[in-house]
Amino acid sequence: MKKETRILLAEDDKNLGNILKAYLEAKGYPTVLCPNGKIAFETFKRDKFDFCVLDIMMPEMDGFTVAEKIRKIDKDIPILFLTAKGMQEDRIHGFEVGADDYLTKPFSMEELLLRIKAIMRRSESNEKTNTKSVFNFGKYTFEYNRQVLIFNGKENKLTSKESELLKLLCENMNNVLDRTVALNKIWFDDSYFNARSMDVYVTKLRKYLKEDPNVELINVHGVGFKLVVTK
Amino acid sequence: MKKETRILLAEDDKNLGNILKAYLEAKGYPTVLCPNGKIAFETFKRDKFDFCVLDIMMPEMDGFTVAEKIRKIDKDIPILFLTAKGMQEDRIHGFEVGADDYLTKPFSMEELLLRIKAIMRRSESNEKTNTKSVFNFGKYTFEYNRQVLIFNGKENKLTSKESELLKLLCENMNNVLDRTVALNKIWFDDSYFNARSMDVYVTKLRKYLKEDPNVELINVHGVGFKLVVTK
DNA sequence: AATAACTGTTAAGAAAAGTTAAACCCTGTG
DNA sequence: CACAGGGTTTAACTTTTCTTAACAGTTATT
Repeated sequence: MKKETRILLAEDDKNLGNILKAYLEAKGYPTVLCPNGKIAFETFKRDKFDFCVLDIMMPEMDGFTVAEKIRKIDKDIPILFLTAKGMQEDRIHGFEVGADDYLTKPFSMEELLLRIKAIMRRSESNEKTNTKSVFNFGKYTFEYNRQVLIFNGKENKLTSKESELLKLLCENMNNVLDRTVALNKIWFDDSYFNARSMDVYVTKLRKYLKEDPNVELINVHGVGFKLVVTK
Repeated sequence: MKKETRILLAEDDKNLGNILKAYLEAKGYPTVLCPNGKIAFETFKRDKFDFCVLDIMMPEMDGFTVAEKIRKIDKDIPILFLTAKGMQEDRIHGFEVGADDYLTKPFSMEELLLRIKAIMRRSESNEKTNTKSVFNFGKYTFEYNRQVLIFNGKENKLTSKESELLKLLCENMNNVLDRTVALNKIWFDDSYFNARSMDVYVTKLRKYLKEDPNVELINVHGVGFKLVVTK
């Protein structure tokens, strides 16, 4: 069972605020909209939230001040600032009060959602800190968090499953990646169909990786797969 | 006793640079801030560092160039790039110098710290992975990692079990490989059927190895097998 | 020489993996 | 709300790998 993520949204622009609130709630995030910083902080104290989205320029109390006060109560809650474009200093000041991310107006709602998701992921499992995000092997460069595989300066978009699998293989480069381990980490369940699904992804990765003969994705029967890089 | 991680930080934005330096030092990482690439490289040559954080766009010398020069001196030191958002081609060409990670501005300091920790953890654990895996005997070359047996430049793919067995035989070249030892290492169980299975693999290996008369796989009755290489 | 344990070899059968394509399932869009 | 497109899973079929069986030949032992 996963717990709900409740969002505190502070935004004085009624129009934008309502749109964001509607969008976030449609995506499954109960959202409370506050028209200024002061009310936002009062609301924060009264209710329980899991995430804060704060506009910086607001009447009564600006976003930074709200963030500082919130930080004194909860020093772990993720805070994302909404900032007008072209305000570098905002960014710097924001880091000092412990911002987790920034979004410069104008932005798409989808982008906001992605950031929120990313931050939640990050903050709820500190196990993910193990992830190195750039791997160089053979003639390839793999950027895990952009999900691209680069060969000869040519970018190839990867899907998330492809990326997850390739990342695990890279982390175990020249060593066997155990089937079961991979299945549990990526599919959270070691079952027949997931195993077959993984085999499909192995085939896909092999197609991407066949440009460089020094890179091989070989099978170790009954055990798993190994990304072999020679030279 | 754990050794200190000293960070070389190259960032031309004084404001940002100082904040990062202050933050990193507060977190226990002595940091030297350099205002441009040229000074960064000079500093690197003079001092001893364990980690590099390089802004890409800097006066005098950009981050990529610094990284290249640093790589010539130390090819293992972790390098993390700071990049302004929306510079695609810089990314593409940048990671071929062997970067370990990158962060797109704006980023949170927490995130930077997490990445640094992750990379350090990784490079510590990743220093002991190399097992010798290429065996030359007679006219054969056996690459265990790739599971191939090469004769006359012709590659012959081996199965996992064939490779495991041949590896043990190679490691005991001209010495007897004990049946029981091999069975326990490869099949994890010394039983009748596994023993018979192993005999089947001995037959297979003999077929592969019959091209060179100086290589023989002989049986030592009741004890095991021996890979005999004359000359 | 007879017997029993051990080894050599080949083939059949079962399990795992390779591959391709269709089905399914979201999510964004009109 | 239907539709399209992309990503993922399921299905179907093929090939490879490993084990087991069957039978033949060897070696040690009495």
